[in-house]
Amino acid sequence: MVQAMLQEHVSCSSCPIRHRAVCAKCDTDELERLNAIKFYKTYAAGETIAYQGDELDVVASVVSGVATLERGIEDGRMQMVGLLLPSDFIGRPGRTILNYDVTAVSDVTLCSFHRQPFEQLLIEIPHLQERLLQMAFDELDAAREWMLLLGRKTAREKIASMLISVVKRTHLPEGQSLGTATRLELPLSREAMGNFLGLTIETVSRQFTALRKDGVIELEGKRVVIIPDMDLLLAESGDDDDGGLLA
Amino acid sequence: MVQAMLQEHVSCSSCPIRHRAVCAKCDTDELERLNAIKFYKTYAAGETIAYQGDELDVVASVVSGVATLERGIEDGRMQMVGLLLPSDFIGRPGRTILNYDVTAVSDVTLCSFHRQPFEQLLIEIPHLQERLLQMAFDELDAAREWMLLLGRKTAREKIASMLISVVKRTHLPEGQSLGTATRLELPLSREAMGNFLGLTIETVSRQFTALRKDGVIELEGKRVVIIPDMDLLLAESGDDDDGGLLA
DNA sequence: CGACCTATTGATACGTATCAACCCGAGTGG
DNA sequence: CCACTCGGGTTGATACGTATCAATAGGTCG
Repeated sequence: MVQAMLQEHVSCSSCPIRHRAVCAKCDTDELERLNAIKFYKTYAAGETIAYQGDELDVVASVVSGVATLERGIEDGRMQMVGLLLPSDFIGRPGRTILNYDVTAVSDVTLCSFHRQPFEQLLIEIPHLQERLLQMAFDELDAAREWMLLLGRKTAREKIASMLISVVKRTHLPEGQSLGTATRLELPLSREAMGNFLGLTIETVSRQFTALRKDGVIELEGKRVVIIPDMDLLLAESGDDDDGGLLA
Repeated sequence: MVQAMLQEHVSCSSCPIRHRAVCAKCDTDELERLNAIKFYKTYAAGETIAYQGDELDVVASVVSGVATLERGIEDGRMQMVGLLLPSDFIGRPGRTILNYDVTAVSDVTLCSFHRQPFEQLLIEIPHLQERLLQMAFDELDAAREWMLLLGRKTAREKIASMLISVVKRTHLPEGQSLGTATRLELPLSREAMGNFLGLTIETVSRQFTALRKDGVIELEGKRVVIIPDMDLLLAESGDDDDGGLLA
């Protein structure tokens, strides 16, 4: 197990997630108060950040990297219930017991706060609570979209939906890539994708090759996917329009 | 389609959901401000409260009855994504477009607010926003538990989990019924249960008879379930302990 | 009484899980 | 340097669970 490491403070104003994280609505003064209690922590790829059942006395924003929330049952079955990308929030005010494992999928940097002072600021800084409320509702919408996928979509639709979701969350901020081919690096292993989609690793693998054989995607190695025609992929997702945001 | 009806105002202090709804943390003064803008609306069983894609200019608390949130895709597949019992909240601040159908399963009474004045109060009354934040996180936890059910549980486990969840949400407020048999009235039709669990109506039916033949439950008519031994049912749910809350 | 809706039950098809073999690239150690 | 191992991924054969299609039963309402 790799040790968590502490990092030097970084100015909030130059923070890459400044405008999307829980602090997005804060003004300069408010930011300064958050800055006073924040501390960075990094985790290596594969490291477990916290376990199901742990008592957590910190909350945090993901600054860089990818982490997952997974819930498991004794016989080994696992279901991913959250995919955390930069700006996503870990933990919830008011509850200290964690309901799921939090795992660093790539190297991860967290901007952390001890629970008690953070909850104090939540009361004193309405902007902070407003943003957290927005983010909670966004996650709830994503979770519900995900429920539709888990409950009603076929394996092929699940894979297509996941690819679209990754494209939306990683490529949209920049420019639209409609018409032109999209190149995509998957942040997850086949196993993690299986846990994400409620499938086995073998089924995930088979669907990838099926989609490749049908010309919907191309594969470069195991982690890179090229989407020649986005509309083709959309048609495979089971979603009528662009309703699907996922995580 | 039955028409929605308006009801006379009722005092908040005698409201049955006073201490669990979004207003739970409000003091008398704050309650009065909410009271000034609230209005009741009732819907008959089976009536659709709002459709996927609608622009909603109200938010509301469920006062009595049961409603569902369902998301559908064009070919007819439906997935329930929320089960609304008294005190649950409908709508979200900041978004006006509805992502799912809201349907009254039984006769339903809503305590409604127009969006604009409600959002104003949300800013002016921290207690209101704090409670809404709590509720959003609770729903998020429930949605994630539900994702585990949808993605990884067998049909039998799904049925058992659902029954446990209904017991917890309807019987727990009163007294513990451990050891003694629990009698339970299902709020949902077989079809609604199917949409809840990501199953077909036939599979739901078969699992009910299977659980009955195995002595885990008894059936009285189609809507009443008797659970002679709660632990027996728990053992069928796939959850190790009591981790499952669902909606 | 017949029409209709919900639920049950049966026969069968199909999709995904399971079990197993194999491949490949990266470390590791002799 | 090469044999070995190990983890992640692919592919194949088969089993099993749930969906699908179809027929029937019971209840309610006109």
